[in-house]
Amino acid sequence: MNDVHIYEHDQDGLLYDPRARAAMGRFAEGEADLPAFEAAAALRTAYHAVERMRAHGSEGRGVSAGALDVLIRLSATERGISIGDLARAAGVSSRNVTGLVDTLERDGLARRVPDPKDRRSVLAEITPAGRAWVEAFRKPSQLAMRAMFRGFSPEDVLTFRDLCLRLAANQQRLADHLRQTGSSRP
Amino acid sequence: MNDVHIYEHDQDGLLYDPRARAAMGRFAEGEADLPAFEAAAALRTAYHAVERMRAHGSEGRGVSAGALDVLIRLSATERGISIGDLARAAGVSSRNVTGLVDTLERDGLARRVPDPKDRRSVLAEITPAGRAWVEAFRKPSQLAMRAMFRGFSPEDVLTFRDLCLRLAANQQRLADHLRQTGSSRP
DNA sequence: GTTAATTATGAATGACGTACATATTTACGA
DNA sequence: TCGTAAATATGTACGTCATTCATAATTAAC
Repeated sequence: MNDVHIYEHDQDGLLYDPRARAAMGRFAEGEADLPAFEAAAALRTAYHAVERMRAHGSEGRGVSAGALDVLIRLSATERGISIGDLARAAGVSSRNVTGLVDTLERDGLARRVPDPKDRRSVLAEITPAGRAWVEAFRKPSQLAMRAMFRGFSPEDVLTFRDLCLRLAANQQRLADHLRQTGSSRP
Repeated sequence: MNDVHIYEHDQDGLLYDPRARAAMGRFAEGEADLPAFEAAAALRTAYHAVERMRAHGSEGRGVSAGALDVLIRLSATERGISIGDLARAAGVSSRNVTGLVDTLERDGLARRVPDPKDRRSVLAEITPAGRAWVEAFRKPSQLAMRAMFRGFSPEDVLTFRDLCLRLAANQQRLADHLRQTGSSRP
């Protein structure tokens, strides 16, 4: 991969991406909106960074990002979780979760069991092999996390989480609003 | 889509995702590492939120996230940008950019011109139709950005950008280090 | 007890991103 | 200067993520 990001420090000492600023500068047009565009671009960059990290960490272990997300949720419970609940928790379509559980099942890390309470529903359940996988993944994952957040104060980490979720909540609100006014789908 | 995120407020007043915390809690094992895992999960959520937003904004316009990124960079310059430079600026593989430029070219929003200085290189250049597209996209995009960052103070936006880029820089450093020590590829 | 909503999944689609191989061209060093 | 190494874009192949639409099975509602 050819990836040579060079960031610089603002007069405030805050990091920014000169190339992104140059690209967005003309587009944002008003100086007032430029920081938001820069922040959105930075979010995209950061996401790819952790994805690359995660891909490296689970390299050769054959579990991808989405599947890992499901597996960790499964590892937190004794009884299984239904496909629909997993989808709602992760914020993706249930069809997507079906596929992720497929791959986990193919790898022997999870299994499907019928829901005794609802015969339409299927519970995904972690297997002993899945628990072993999670256990083996835990330590390197912790180390990777610490490396990723090196230089972050505890408050920085909490602030980062808060800002991310506020973004997500805004989008959520907006999508609900658009759905009600029926701007996109009547 | 079935997506009902419910976040709650910490005792500090900061947002967190109870489901993510429950899932990560057992995995992180040490209380010290839990916030980092929560932050990483929140980043993933936020990324999906803006992607969904972007998808809605450019709905029916036939330009996807990656292609939009390239197009905006092209719109910021008079002369073209080489595939390799675009790849380095966006932090993705050059092969990927080749595909993105393919779709932009197919839609008539960009074109390829030979680089007069280097006959191996190909410059991607925005077309008048591409400029018109960007122009039409500008206004709704600004509105969407403002909606996404509603409730953010100017400092919040800058802080968010800084934290994202610090994450990316850490990953960059880490990847370089791993490449040198040859842990993954000798 | 018939109709409507929910649940998971099959089928099809598309975007994203990677690795590997290759042809062309440039750069460099003996 | 000649020959080897590096860079550039792209063809081929692959895998993942995520979506929509349709469908069968089951539950809920009236």
